Amino acid sequence: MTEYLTRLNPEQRAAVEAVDGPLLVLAGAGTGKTRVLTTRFAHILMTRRAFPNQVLAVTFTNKAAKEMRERVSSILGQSAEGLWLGTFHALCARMLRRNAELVGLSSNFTILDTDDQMRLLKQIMAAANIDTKRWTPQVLMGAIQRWKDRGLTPDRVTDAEDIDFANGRARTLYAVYQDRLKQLNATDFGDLLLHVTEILRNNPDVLANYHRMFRYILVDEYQDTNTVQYLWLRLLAQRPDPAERNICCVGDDDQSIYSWRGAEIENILRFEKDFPGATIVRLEANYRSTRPILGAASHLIANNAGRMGKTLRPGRNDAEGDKVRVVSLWDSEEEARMVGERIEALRRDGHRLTEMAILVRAGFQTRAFEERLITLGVPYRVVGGQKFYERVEIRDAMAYLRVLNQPADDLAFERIVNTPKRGLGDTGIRAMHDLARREGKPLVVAAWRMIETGALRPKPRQALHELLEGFARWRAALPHEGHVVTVATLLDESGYTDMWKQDKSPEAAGRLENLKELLRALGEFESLAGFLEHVALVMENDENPDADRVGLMTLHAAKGLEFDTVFLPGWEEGLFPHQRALDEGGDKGLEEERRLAYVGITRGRQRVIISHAANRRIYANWSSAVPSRFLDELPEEHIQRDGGASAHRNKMASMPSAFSGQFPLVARKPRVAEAGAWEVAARPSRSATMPVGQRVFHQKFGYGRVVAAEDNKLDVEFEQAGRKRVIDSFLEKA
DNA sequence: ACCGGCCAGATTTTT
DNA sequence: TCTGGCCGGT
Repeated sequence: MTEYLTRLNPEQRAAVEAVDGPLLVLAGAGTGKTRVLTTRFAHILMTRRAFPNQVLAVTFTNKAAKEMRERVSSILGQSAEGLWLGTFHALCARMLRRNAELVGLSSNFTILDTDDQMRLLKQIMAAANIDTKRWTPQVLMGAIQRWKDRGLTPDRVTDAEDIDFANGRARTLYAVYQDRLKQLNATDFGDLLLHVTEILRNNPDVLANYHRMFRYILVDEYQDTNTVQYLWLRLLAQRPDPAERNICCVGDDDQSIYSWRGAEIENILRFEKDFPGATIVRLEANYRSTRPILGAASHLIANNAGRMGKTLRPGRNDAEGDKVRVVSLWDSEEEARMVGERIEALRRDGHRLTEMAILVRAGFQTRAFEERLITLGVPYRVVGGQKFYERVEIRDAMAYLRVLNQPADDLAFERIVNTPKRGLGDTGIRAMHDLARREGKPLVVAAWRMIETGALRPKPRQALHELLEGFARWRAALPHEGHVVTVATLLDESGYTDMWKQDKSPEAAGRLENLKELLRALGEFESLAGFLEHVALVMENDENPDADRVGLMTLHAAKGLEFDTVFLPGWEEGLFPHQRALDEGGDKGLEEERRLAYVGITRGRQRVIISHAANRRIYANWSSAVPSRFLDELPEEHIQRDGGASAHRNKMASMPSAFSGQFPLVARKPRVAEAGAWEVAARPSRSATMPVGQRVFHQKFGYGRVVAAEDNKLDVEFEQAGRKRVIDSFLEKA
């Protein structure tokens, strides 16, 4: 029965078996954190300490939640449905739906996306006559988010926490924003946590109920919790009997990389004070990486102050391996070439592409690698980037669904009222707004009123009337026709699909495809409301993860993942550590960048290849770059430094001393130098192998036809992606 | 209501 | 260099 325990090492086992009382598990990278968490969950159930619904298990990502769910159910040998297992946001949404009325919402409230939040805030600022040039909505949005991250409702924001905005009106605007959300029966992301925390604070009976319910609490990635999340956890964990405060937090202070999103590394550093008598278990045996990789990572992170302290040691007998390579290159193009070559070489040796990843500091860096991989014909996958549910057509369709689900959803209604065009412009919508505000009614009600009173010209009036009647009809059809059929009808009858059918742009076909995909996804849910909730909280759709592709992503996106081979390009001052992190965060910022570097290195199992380029194009012009200080913080014994491809040795020799391989002589400048003196040889122009009219294929843009050619640059009209200018070598004849 | 031109801004973004 | 947001003209 306790067979699952024998698969653990002593420290892991200690973490699993210390079930009673508060426990902090400091889990270094690759030390079996997830295994401990899931085994502990299962252990609690197997030893009958609690029923499945009496355990609260919290993660940050949907992915982590899914993984935990799968692993728990595999240990238990049964499905893990109905558990309180999920992301902070998903769990809070669930709690809030149970008690929405306590914060003035009804349980079918809408969760707004950032787009909606922004529009709402702009409206509020416009109504308050604020000069949005001088005081941007982005800044206010940021402040509101930070306040919410810290558990501050408008009345709790003190002078010290106020920002300089619109002559001290930020707090008032925040209050107005919250009122509007309430009127709209909507919340933003931050509200999910904020409202629930507020409910738990103000309603002892509700809190007591949860105290009775949740006998055990498990928290993943504790180092990333922000203040509201911390407050929420603490409220739930502080059960009346101190002996029953069974909260287990797992985390790694060295992997805290989200302070800019409100994460408080203090939460983990302070755990023992918050929960007196807490046990602390350190997981330090790393089963993932080779000795040199661990040595490099440990040596680097040792430069940070204020750590909980923890040393990774190889947990495998076969931990010997290649040294971590540091490659110096001439420019970012050569860097991309080097990475491409190594990927090809590994591939020839039988390594799978899914076991390789290129981890960059900033999104724009992916482009150079994408282009290179396309020329080489190496399949890749960009993790992150634009998400399915962020596309216009999906957002529009979702807005229709939201209105169907909740007529009072003004933001959604406003989005679709003139999409497709119904002849309602700014003026019409403003009139509708004014009327709605005067009467304190939702926009839909105002819209009906305007039709009745004849305040509109005949054309918009008729179109609007049709739309509103449509909604009444679709809503009536919903119960007996089912949500999938009803939504399909809605998209047709509202004219939305027609709008794209008549659109001659090359993207239109793809958009219609996406709408079909949306319907398919909708079919997987039992109800419209369930689907809307899912989309609001999840926002992802993973396409065939089986395909063998190189991963291309930011360091942030790579957290929690691991690969045999990891490329870490762009280790240059100003880029990594990023200049802005240094400017805004000072030493704290630098330390977080260093943790990011630590996260990057520890993603690798067998091979880590770090690189930096002496020249990098930033926007328009080339500028020279100083190697990152992190390169100097790597231990020589585990590092092998080398130049780029041999073909470039000559160039290397003529480089300034900043680039002589060890670069100790150059004083480091705080900023990337603006020099840009070196000309880079132009790519040799090819003969016109792709004549105008040639049908071509591009890995990223798909099929298209060449419409113009100039040297090796071709203008191609792509069927899906539209007209693009591309280099001929990125194309294949089709 | 819609289109084209001009200007600022261009890290990271689990939900 | 490329993009998105805003303004002014049709």
